[in-house]
Amino acid sequence: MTEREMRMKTAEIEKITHLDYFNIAISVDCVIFGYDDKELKVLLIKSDFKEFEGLYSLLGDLVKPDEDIESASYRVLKERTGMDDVYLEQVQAFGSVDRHPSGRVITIAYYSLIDIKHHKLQLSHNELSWQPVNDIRKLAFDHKIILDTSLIRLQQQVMDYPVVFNLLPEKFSLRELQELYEAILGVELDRRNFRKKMSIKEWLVDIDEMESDVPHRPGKLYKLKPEFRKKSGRKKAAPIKQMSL
Amino acid sequence: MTEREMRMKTAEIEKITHLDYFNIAISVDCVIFGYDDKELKVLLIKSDFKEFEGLYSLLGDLVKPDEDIESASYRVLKERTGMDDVYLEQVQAFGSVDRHPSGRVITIAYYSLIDIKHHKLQLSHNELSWQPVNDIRKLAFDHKIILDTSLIRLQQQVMDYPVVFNLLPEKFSLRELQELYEAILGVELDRRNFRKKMSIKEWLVDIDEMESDVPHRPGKLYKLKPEFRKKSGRKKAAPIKQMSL
DNA sequence: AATAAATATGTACTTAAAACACATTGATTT
DNA sequence: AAATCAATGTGTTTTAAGTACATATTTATT
Repeated sequence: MTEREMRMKTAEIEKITHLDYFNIAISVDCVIFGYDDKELKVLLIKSDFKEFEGLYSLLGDLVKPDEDIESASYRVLKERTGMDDVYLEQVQAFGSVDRHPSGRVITIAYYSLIDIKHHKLQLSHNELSWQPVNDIRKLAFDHKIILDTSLIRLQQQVMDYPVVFNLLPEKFSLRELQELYEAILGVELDRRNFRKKMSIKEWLVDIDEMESDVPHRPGKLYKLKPEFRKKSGRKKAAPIKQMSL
Repeated sequence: MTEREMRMKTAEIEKITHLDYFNIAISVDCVIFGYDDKELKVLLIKSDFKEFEGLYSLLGDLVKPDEDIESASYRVLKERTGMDDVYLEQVQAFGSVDRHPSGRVITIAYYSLIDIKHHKLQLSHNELSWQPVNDIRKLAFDHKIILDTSLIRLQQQVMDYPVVFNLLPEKFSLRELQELYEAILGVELDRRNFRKKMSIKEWLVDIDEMESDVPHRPGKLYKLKPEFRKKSGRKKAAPIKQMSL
C-alpha cells in the first residue's frame, strides 16, 4: 500500500467514523424459557465481564452485518442449545445509552420456548444453567429487566394463543399442562374449569395413551393438534363484535 | 502524521472495521397516529430516496451514539410535530438485511398518539401530511409492514388500557369517543353497550358541559380522570384468577 | 308548531367465568 | 384380598359479562 493509498483509506474510514452513526453495536439477547420440575426456567450463562463477576446473563451475540436480526437469534439458539426449529418471538429492543459497560450496544430481545428434555446440551461442559425464573434476583447488564419484560409478554401470549405446548414434550397429560400454565401465570387454577376451557378450545387430541411412571392413577395423554403447531408467526388481533374493554 | 503513525491508525481502524460489528446503523421510526374527520390517520413524509420516488415514509432518524432509543423517538416527534409530552410506545425492531437500499439499517419502531388539533405543524411548508391509515397501500422501505404491525399493536392496547384519549382533545363527547374506537378497531359498536362499558370502566368524569357547534342535540362532555393520563409507561399483565384463555 | 336527528337510558337474552362436590380408577398399604 | 390413598374424570349452580334490542327525551331545523 502506498502512502497515498493509505492516506485515502484513512480519510475514508475517518469520514464514516465521524458520521458517528456506526459507533453503535447491535446485539440480540435470547430469553430461552424451559419447563421442568413444575417450574418455569430460563437458560443463563455466567457472565465473562469483570463488571458483572459472579452474575449470570442471557444468551446473546452481536448481529452480523449480513444477517437478519431474527436469524441472529436463531443462530444464538442453535449454537447454545443445539436445537433447530424452536419457537421464537421478538420482545422489543433495549437501548439505554449506559446499558453496556464497554460501549454503546443496543440489543433486541427475543424469547423462545423449548422442550427442556429434548435439549441435550452439555450443561457440565460450559457455564450454562437452567434457573427458575422466580428465583432470579439479579442479572448482568439490564438483563433482569429484559427477563421481566419477556415474562410479561409470555404471560400475555399464553392467554391468547396456544404457545405453551412448545415447552412440553409431544405427549402430555392435562395435569402437566395445567401445572405449566400455573407456573407461567403464577396462579392456581381450578382443575375442572381448566379442563372445560381446554375442551372448548379444541386445541388437543386424545391420543388414547396413558401416563406411565406416575405414582398414582395415570391420566390420559394428549397432543396438540398439528394445525396449531406454529413455530412463531404473526398473530392477528382477535376479531371484535362489541368491545371487550 | 508519520507513515508509522498512519500505518498504526489504519491498522487500528481496520481492526474495528473488520470486527464488522459497527457497520450497522440504527434508526427509529415513528408511527404517529392522529384522529380527525372520523378517521385514524398517520403522519407521513415524502421520501427523499430516489429508490422510493413518489412514495411516503414514516418519520424517522438515525439514533445518535449518546442518546437512548426512546429519546431519539421523542426527538423525532418534537422536531416534526413541535409537540412534547406525547404518548409514545415501542412496537418492535425491524432488521431485515435488505430493508434499506443504502446499507444495513436496523430500525426500532415506535407508535405515538397525538391530538391532531393541538399540533400546529406547518403542513404546507414541508412535505408532511396526515393520511388515513385505511387508504395507505404502499410506503417506502418496509414502512407498510411497520405501520400494519403498529396498528395491530394499537388495537390490542386499546382493548386493555385507556390510551385512546391521547388522540382526543381534553373534552369530548361519548359519541366522539365511540367513533374513535370504531375507527381504530374497524368495527361498528352498539351505542348502548359502549356507554354501559364506559361507565363500568370509570375512566371518565362528567364535566357538566355540553357540546357546541353540532347540528343536532348536543351531548354531554367528559374528560379522562387524571389518574389515567399516562404518557406511556409499563403496563402490567392483567391479574388472573382463572384462565381467560 | 311540527319534524328530524341525535342523545340518553333500561331490560331481556345469551354466553362465559367462577365456585363448588362427587364418583372412579389404579397404586399402595395393611 | 380388602382397605386406603391420591390422583383422574366429570357436572351443576351461581355470578358476571357480553350481546341484542326499544322507547323516551332533547335540541336544531324546517
